[in-house]
Amino acid sequence: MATAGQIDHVRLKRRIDQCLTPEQRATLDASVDQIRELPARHMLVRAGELVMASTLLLEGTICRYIDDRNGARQLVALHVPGDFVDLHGYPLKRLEHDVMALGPVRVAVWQHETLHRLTGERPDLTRMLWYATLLDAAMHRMWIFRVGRLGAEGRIAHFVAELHARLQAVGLAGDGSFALPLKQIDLADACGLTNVHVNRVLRSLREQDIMTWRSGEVTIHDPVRLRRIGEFDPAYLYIDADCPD
Amino acid sequence: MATAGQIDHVRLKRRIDQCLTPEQRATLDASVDQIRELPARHMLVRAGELVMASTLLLEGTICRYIDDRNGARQLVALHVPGDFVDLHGYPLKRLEHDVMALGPVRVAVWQHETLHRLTGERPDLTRMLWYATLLDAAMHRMWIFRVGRLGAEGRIAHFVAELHARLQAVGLAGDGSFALPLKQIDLADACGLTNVHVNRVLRSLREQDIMTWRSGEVTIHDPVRLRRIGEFDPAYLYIDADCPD
DNA sequence: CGCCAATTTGACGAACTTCAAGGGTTGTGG
DNA sequence: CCACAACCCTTGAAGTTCGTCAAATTGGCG
Repeated sequence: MATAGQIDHVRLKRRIDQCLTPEQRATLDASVDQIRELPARHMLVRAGELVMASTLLLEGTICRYIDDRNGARQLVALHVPGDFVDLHGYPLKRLEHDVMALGPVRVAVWQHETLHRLTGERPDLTRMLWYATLLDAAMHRMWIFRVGRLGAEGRIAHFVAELHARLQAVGLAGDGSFALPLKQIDLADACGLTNVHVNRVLRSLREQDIMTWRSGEVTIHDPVRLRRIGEFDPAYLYIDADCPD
Repeated sequence: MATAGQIDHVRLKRRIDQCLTPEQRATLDASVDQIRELPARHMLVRAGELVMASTLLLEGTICRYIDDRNGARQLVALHVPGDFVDLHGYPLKRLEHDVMALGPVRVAVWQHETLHRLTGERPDLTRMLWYATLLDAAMHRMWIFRVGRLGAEGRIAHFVAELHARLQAVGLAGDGSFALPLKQIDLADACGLTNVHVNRVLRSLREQDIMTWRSGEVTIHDPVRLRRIGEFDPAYLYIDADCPD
């Protein structure tokens, strides 16, 4: 079993840390089974297979996606450091979609039997883990809205605004600029567009001096217009919200 | 407090019943605080407000939605009898979207303090409730796929196939025909389309002898083609899946 | 009947995809 | 260090899908 020290507290600000007491945090950390490094494109979960462990993302980017019959891909979630990944797999046992590392990643791993012991003993921690999965569900809902009701420009603006807010919340983005290691085609897969059209929209946003996207490095020039175009309101991220009891 | 008998066991097949022991089921039923009947268009939850209770839908249809700046609506979930509604509101405390009854509904209500007592005492029931919310999340993910990667015909076919499978699972749909009390505009709001285009697609599906949609009464003439057009695979509904431990 | 909401149809335009080709960047092996 | 390949980004032209606007028709209900 890994020691608590293996989760680097200096660099990692966990998404739900604000909700954990020091004791809860220590208990969670102490129960980590393993720290793993995985290469780019590594598949963490394949649809339909039994999931035996859940992870916390420490470094890198992980995505979840569903492919259609012709191989066109739809991302349904994107995880950044500090996110619990796959906690869904614990109660569900099997997932109906694939989970893949976009670049090289470092993760903390909890075996499900460990989680089962933990949730059997600690109702408070169970509610926190539950809460973490519900944050994902809230993001899912906004993604439905994004692809269902926004045009291409709005979808991209909303996506970038979301990732900016989430990375800021864990200390990985400054005010104007941050790393988002995705290809344009990944952005297209996230927004329900083609890579060709994404490219055109990015050019337009650049020419309007709203934002610049260059090989995974994003610079927001005009956050106000970006949020307006994307109709972005960060409330659904629950970043400064009340915690569960 | 309501008695267990108030939840009509003859007519209601709950979505997660297969996963509950008789004792668990009785415990849940016994802790119901109230049974309520609500009129059509009643708002169960408004975005941003404190949620104090969660419900199980006994009769009727409930939807969740997010409106854009111009009032265009995107449904992000649709609940049928047997679904827990709003369980998300228990750990989250506030929701970021609205929840509304589409027609008149009957619901069982648990106050959050009741749920808190229950989840404090019964890790097994907590995991079941958690599981129920993760079924919602899995549906959310498929809705992202649906609006992100399918054309209008595919979206509608997928939506109808999903509702058919879910209503069948709780005994509310036969093989070919079932009630789905939505207007065409609700279907449009669910699929990220306009009501005009939905109308055209429904006509096309009717003319192809695939399905008929008439004022909330759906008849599926060719389930095989319907599923193929919608690329529908019911695995994500977890209808006969393993239950959490 | 007469009213109101929902559905239906047509014409037109905008948004996005598809297909095709060229240019840039990065990594790799000689 | 250069050459080459693979991948990604960029741009153009043409076609399809879907939205918008407007109007007619249907159906339920007092």
